[in-house]
Amino acid sequence: MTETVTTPETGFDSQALRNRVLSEMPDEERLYDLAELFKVFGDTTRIRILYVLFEAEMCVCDIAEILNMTQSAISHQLRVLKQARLVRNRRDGKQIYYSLADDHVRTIIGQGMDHIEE
Amino acid sequence: MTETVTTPETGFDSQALRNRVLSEMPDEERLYDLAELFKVFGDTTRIRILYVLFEAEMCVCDIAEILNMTQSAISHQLRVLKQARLVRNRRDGKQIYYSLADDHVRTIIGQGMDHIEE
DNA sequence: CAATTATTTGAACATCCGTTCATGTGATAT
DNA sequence: ATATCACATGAACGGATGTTCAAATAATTG
Repeated sequence: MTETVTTPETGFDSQALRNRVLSEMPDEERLYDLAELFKVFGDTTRIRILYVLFEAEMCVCDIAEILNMTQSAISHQLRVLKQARLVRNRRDGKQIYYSLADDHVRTIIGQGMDHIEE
Repeated sequence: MTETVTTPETGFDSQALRNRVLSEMPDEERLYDLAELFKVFGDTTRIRILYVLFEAEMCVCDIAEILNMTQSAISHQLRVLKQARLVRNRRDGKQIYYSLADDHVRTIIGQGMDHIEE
């Protein structure tokens, strides 16, 4: 029933290794949340929006105009970014201004850039 | 035709801001590659595989058994991870051993974890 | 050689995702 | 209140994605 894990590293059965792997594995909920977070970064439109917000707080229509996309499309994606707590917003009259939520965004995108450029 | 970008920050039209945003924006190819990289992290199976490889180099059948999934499913995902240059492999007889390609993987996943845990 | 084990591959299937379009909501101004 | 502007939302469409299944490749063993 329980098969052995055979690594050349040890040379003999290592149920211990398998246990260590499983004990270091985050629980189901964290794995799900982590994957959901990275999914948010996995779209060029959302990354573009984040790059815009790197420079300045901005309202939806300005982002849409800069990226040459419809307000609706931008609004849909801002909702995704907000749910992932990557951006915040505040209302000022008719307009709603979006900005980066924290610096994890820059760090994560920066690390990603490092990887693809090496 | 060219609308003005209206930020409260400046108080007046800022074509300069728009130009700065667009000049800081990575080119199309990098944006695409970056999004593709994060897509790879955006799946619990692939993240699970990476966590397994955090502990030790391992062959396909062992990963499959530890994660309780079919070899085929794992193999398909390993191919995605390899294309993204997140894992390497080497053959040893019938088995093919996979390992992490570099430390960007740990850093990126670590930053993601930091974000969801705050 | 044939048989077995480890892995890869391609097609098929269901599901998920991003944009568009139409509509709804909220704030301002006349 | 009516009109307009800024934004959000829901349905719908096409395209991408992960797993399964069956079949192919590759290396070892008898």
